[in-house]
Amino acid sequence: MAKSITKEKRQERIREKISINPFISDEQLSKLFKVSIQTIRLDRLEMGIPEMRKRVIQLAQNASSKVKALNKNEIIGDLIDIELGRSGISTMRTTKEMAFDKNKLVRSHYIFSLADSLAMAIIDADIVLTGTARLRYKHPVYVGQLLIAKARIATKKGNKLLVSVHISCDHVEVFTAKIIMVSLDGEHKTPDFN
Amino acid sequence: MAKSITKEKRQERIREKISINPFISDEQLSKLFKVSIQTIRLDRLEMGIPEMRKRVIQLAQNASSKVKALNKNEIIGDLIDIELGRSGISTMRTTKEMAFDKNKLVRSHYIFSLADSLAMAIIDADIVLTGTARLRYKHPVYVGQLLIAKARIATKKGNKLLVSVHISCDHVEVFTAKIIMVSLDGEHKTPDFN
DNA sequence: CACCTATTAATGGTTACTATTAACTGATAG
DNA sequence: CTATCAGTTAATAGTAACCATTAATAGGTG
Repeated sequence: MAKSITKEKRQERIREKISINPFISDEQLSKLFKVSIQTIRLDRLEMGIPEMRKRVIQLAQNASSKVKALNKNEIIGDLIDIELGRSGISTMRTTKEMAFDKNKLVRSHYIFSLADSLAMAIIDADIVLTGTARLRYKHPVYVGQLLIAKARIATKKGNKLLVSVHISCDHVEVFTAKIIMVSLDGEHKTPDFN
Repeated sequence: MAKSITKEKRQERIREKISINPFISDEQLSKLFKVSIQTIRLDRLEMGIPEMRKRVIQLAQNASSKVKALNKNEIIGDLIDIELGRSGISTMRTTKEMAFDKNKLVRSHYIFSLADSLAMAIIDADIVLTGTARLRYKHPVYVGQLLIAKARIATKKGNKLLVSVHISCDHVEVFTAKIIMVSLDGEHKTPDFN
């Protein structure tokens, strides 16, 4: 059997090739592996890999839906309970996109985002800006963990509101924040930051 | 002229349709606008819009490159100067993806991300975690503005470092932060948060 | 040698086009 | 009233990149 490689190995390598470059056509693959185009097609059939065009369409589709989802994310995390003007609860499942590749530690600004978004969400005003904040990262968060954020408006003074946010994970508090938000309702659109 | 619509208007609407749903074929368009498929093709030709397959390929390609770019973003913003263990400067051009749709105000956590990433970057340690932070948003930031962040390590105490970050935009300070970072070098991998 | 797997070939059909030439239709200008 | 022109449609030929089916062939094994 002086044949270059076995069917099995070829199929493995075809799968690899396609995952790296989904735009490759059967013809290109056939040249690459020095087999006929029919063999490539049989291989794809056996492996249940769709033709190039369909692969590309799939790619484009879930890519565009991802972009939309990203834009939609005005509120980071999922609001699960809200009492407008008082308090709210939201959750977020941490994903590998939020973490450092090497140690799977969720990057701190994603945690802040969850807190900040929730704080904004519970305030009953057209425009809300973050003024100042005190953050406390108490424990590291890893990929895959579910974060639960609870926020409560503590005090109000004019257009300034103090919101306290607590984020926990498996009943352990991993983050707390006190955020002063500035609301800009209707008439005076120029922010007052003093 | 009892004709439904003019050529010009049809072309406008074709352009719209395609931008909303790039996966639409000429045949579907021809049915939608009740003209022949040839007319649609002439229209595309005149407007320089490529055929559906090429549109989809383009979509898939720049979508996949975007995903890669997003993953690459371990450091948010562009590091332009760094003196490891002392200070650093980075910049970030704010984009519409970072802002609220309605008022073009850049969301606060993007600004924090810039500060936090820079603070991490200048610390000379394997693992760096954010401990506590005080943030001060001094002026709102709008889409398209270029932010310049400057960070400096102020004090060191054991594995804790105080980093101060100042972000400005058109020579106006828009944000300041004092961040206490915790470094975990080599031996003791369990974070010490006390 | 018969058999079997893997491979290749052959044929016909599909979608979604490009490119070109030609015919048609309705309105306008001379 | 007819020639002309824009806009539209039709017709034809060709392309890439496939699917689906049947058949032939090549190589190795029991």
